[in-house]
Amino acid sequence: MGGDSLPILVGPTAVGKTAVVLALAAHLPLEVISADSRQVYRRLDIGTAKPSRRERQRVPHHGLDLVDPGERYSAGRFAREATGWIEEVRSRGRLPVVVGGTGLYIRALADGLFVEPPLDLERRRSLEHWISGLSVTELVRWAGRLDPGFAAGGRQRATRAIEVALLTGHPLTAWHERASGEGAVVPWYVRFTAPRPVLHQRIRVRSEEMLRRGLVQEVAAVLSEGHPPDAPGLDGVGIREAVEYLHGRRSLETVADGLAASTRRYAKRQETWFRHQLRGPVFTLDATRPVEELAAEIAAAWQGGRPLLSASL
RNA sequence: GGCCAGGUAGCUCAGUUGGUAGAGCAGCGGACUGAAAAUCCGCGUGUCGGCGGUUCGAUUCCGCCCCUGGCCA
Repeated sequence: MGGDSLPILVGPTAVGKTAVVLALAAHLPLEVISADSRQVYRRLDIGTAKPSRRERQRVPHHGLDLVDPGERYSAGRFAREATGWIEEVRSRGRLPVVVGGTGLYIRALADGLFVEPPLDLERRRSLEHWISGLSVTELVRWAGRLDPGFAAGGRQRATRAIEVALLTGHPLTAWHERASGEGAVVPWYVRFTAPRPVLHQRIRVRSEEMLRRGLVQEVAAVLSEGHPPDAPGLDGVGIREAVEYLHGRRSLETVADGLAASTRRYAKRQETWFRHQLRGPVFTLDATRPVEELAAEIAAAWQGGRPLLSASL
């Protein structure tokens, strides 16, 4: 079972995960398993900060460009597919390294989700239609009635609680209690963090760069394929702002600031998740240190039996 | 130089008929089981531009000064 262990590199957006992984590839024969809920969308490359073609040539990546912007991906699907990629990489004698910022996807892989029974598509559709006509207040009240354990959340989480309760016959929290809590892999977490001002600075620089490289044009191209503005792939940090601009609801001058601001808020949520939600040994590293140094330290720790330098921070 | 309008939270502003003040945004903390870059919850002390005066008490009224913008010279 210990042989199932693998490194999982996490940290907020723009903290510098990609650079460290590329450096780490000089020490270990690795392939990246991307745990990123937005980089799965094809043709949204700038807006999701995908690694470049060149970077992907140097280090093979799995988990990118899986679906069209109109399709919905999911944490469960990620866990299943990632398990496959991991086995495949191992079968070639190489080391899979999970890298990403989507906490739920990592949890799905490392801790497992409850096993959801197949849901009737027809019933799901009609329920979704019914739900779309209700206010958030009504949804939350309904979710609380169907699932006494339903604690917090707005439209999205209330909707999920209602769907599960109605379509499976059991409340979501009951499923959670019954779940095995076993994931497909044994995680060895490497968590990158950086002082907030540094992170904010990196986000500012990267936001401007994304616009310079044509974020707005990229989003316009995807919209021109006929996707609605609320298509799954378009519901992301920065992309939203571009959509707003393209629909005349925002001026071009405010796109850069809006993009940076929502990225900051996102990075903050990620920091909170990784600070509290990881279950397993966590090796915390200050991402402001030199990339080579970080890579060497991670490689040494991995090869030396992964001392559990579980830090505070 | 004169007149007018302003100077209140990091930003934009509200307000106090005199009892030391609060919204939005930003920021910070937290939650998180198949839409998660989502979806939610919580957090507001700041010489109320400065110095004097009136007053039991001034951010509020009065005077002077400083700064910003506009108009007139």
